[in-house]
Parts: sequence; structure tokens; C-alpha cells
Amino acid sequence: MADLLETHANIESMPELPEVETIRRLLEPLVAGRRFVEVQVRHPRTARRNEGGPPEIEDRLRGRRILDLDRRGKFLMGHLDRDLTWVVHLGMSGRMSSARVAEPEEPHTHFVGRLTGRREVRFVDPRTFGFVGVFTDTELERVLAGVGPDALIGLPDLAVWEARLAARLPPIKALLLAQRIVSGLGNIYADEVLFRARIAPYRPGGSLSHSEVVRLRRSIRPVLEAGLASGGTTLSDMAYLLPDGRAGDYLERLAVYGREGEWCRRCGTEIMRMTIAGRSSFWCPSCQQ
DNA sequence: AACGATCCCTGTTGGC
DNA sequence: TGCCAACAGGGATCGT
Repeated sequence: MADLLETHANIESMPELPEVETIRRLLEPLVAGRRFVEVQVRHPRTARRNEGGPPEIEDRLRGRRILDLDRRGKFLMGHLDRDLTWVVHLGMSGRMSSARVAEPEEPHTHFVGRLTGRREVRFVDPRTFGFVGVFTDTELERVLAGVGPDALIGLPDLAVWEARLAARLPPIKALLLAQRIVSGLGNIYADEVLFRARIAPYRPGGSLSHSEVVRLRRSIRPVLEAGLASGGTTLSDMAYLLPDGRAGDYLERLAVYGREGEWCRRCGTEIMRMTIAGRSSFWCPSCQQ
């Protein structure tokens, strides 16, 4: 199984924190300690966060050694020698893979980084909402400006939550999606967290009571951990590796997301849907007040 | 400053 | 059955 993973480590699913963390864990042992031998950035949009475009990324990465793989929210960060950081954001359709050089490429392969050891890292992103970049420490600060602490390993304490939500008018769902208070929640996990916390997504952030803020904060980690646990099963090529075929079972576990018109698993009420911050939000009008 | 709206992009889906 | 419009979403940016 380890060998199969090495030949084709691949993730398919809406990349939020659990998926990015799964990628990080999978990819790190395959890339840490290796150097980039040759790099191609084939789509200008993929390089848009680097002022110098594709050539800047290629030039900066060539010859650099990957020290480790890190993550903040949905940003995957590879620390390099010479104080550079390799950053990958998957957007909504981005995927990372580690493949042998000879393996055929998928369509929409916008980044290829050949490493020492006849393997290469590939970034596939049909909708190009994601990006790949290489940044100095100063540039990285700008890239991550406004990206809050990581929802899994840097969850702010209660006082910070209270302060950040106080008097805020936007819906709590919008505040969670904005990545500023905490980073890593996307549209799916934000809805799931709010369901677990029993808070309606349209509630103004500042309207949450003390106990609701407590519940919200406490709901984040379990939901992400659950996603992480089944996130491992969304590995597209692990599907046939697992005898019980558990691939993708997280979708079946969702309490509210994508379940408009279906019954709430807790109370049987019909799940509702509305648009918040330009995104579909799903909630149980009975469980979430 | 805060906040809502708009835009980017293509694979998938649903209606006719 | 086939075509095409609508839809999906993260985050930058713009307008109010």
C-alpha cells in the first residue's frame, strides 16, 4: 500500500482544511529532504501570486531543498533552504500528486516540479482558482496577511472569539468563511460546524450569546477531526485499496451540507438552504436557532 | 472601515 | 437524445 501511495498520491474532494492536511501528511515524507531539479509552471494564472510570473517561480525553486511541509488553514507551505517558502493553495479544484517522471500527466497539469529521486510533484487545477508560488519571508507575510490562525492547531481562545465577534453585523457563516478569525473552514465544514454548534448561519456574528460562542468554538475541532478521519478515505486511488470500500463516506456523514429538502438526522425537520456571502448555506431550522 | 457584490474558471447538472 | 444555461466555490478586488 505504501508503494501504491507513492506511485500515485492523489486527492479528490472539495479541499478544505482536512483535505489539505491529508495532502500534507501524505506528501511530506515523499518530498522532505529532496531538491527541485527542474520546474515548470505552465499556466500564468497558477503563478499569479508571484509578481515575476512563472519564470520567477521556476528560477526560485530550481535547486532548492524542501525542508518540511507546513500548513496554515488551506495554505500548504513547503519551507525551503535560502529562506524561501513554496506555497500551494488548491482553490476549489486543485489536486497535488506525486508521480514517477514517466507516468502520463492528467489534463490541466499547471505545475510540475521534478525532484531528486526520479519523482515529481504535480499540481492539477482545472478551474485555476488555486495557485502555486515561491515567496521570500517579506512576500509571504503579505500573502498570509489576513489569514487567521489555523482552525485545527491554532484555535484562538474564547476571549479572542468574543472580541472578534463583538458588534459584528455579518452572518456568522460569512465570518467563518472569511478566514480572518480562524482559517481552514470552507463552505462545507462551516455549515457542519454551525449545525454541531446549533447556531443558524444567518445570525449576525455579534448576536451570539456567550454560551453560543463557547459551543461554536468547541464544535470546530471535532468536525474537522471527523473530516480528517474520513478525509483519508477520499484519496481517489485508495478506494480500491480499502477492502470495505469506504471511499468518500464523509459525504454520507454530512449533517446539513447539500441536504436541502432532506430530513435532519437529529430532529427530522426539513433542511433549508439560503445564500450567504454568495455561497449556499444549509441548516436545520429546528436545531439551529 | 466595514461589508456586500462581482469576478475569475471549467466540469457537471438539470431543464427543455 | 442533445444542447445550453445555470451552478458550484476561495479569495481578490471593487464600489458603496
